Amino acid sequence: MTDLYGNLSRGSLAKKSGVNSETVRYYEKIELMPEPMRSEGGHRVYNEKHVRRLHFIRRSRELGFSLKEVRGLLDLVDEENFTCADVLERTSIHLKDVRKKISDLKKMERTLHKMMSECDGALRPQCPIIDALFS
Amino acid sequence: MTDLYGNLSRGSLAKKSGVNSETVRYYEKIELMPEPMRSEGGHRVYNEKHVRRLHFIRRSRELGFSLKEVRGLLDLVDEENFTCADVLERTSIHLKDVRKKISDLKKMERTLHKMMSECDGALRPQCPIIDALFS
DNA sequence: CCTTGATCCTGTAGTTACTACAGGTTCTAT
DNA sequence: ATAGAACCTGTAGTAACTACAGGATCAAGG
Repeated sequence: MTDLYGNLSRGSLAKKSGVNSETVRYYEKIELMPEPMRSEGGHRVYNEKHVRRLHFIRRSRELGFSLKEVRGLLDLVDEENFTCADVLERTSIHLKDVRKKISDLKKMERTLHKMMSECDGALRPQCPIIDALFS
Repeated sequence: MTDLYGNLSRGSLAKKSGVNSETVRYYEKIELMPEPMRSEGGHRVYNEKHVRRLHFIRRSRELGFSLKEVRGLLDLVDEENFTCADVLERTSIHLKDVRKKISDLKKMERTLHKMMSECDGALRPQCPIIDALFS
């Protein structure tokens, strides 16, 4: 549904923003997305503002921000009294988080790789990987 | 509780294996850990076998294996008819997974870093990071 | 105008891997 | 004997969705 005024159904909004349509409903429930207008029959009717906001959420999620963080960012934007410094700080905290995750995963990677290199993949029930996990 | 036969209470087992004591109960519920003996009063009584198994689980979790994967590995071990090749394959699948996560996070890291470098952290409500998230 | 199939509505349950109670019992040490 | 730590059970909460069931509405074709 996309009429000449640019009104969108939930499905259309979802598709346009690259988000699952059930997720749209979920974001409304947790008050991340505002309640939209309704059609006579009770169907949600969205507009370009919703598209913009939902897109923002998707992009933020793709960059690893939690919904709580996204909410924080959106609050800043909504209140219109934010500064670049605010945003920079939040982003920098998140980046630190991402880097921590990378380093944790790299540690796992190294260990797994090492364990694998000690295993010859033979067909007997004695495996250095299992041994390593037990010790 | 650690008597002269090496019997352990849930708390002692937890401490010895580096796992939260509630988690021990959880693992039992999902049948990752076997039901232990009970004392007269109904308290769980563990032994060295439990310590070994729980330790295996913890190590596997630290290496990023899901509980489902851990269950798979433990099944192999329990059945005693596994081969090194089995284990190697599972580990290699998991390693691939870990590497995918790393590369996803690195992508996030680059984007976040780039966005931040375009933001001067000024004290005005106009931020290239926010702009980037909206576009 | 009528029908049909797609989409929508609501509320709820399931997913992962735990963690944290509440309200009561047992254990251990003094 | 008693105090307080640790245990018992079952249940609810966390994050971020996703997937129904059972019914209503919408849009398009005839």
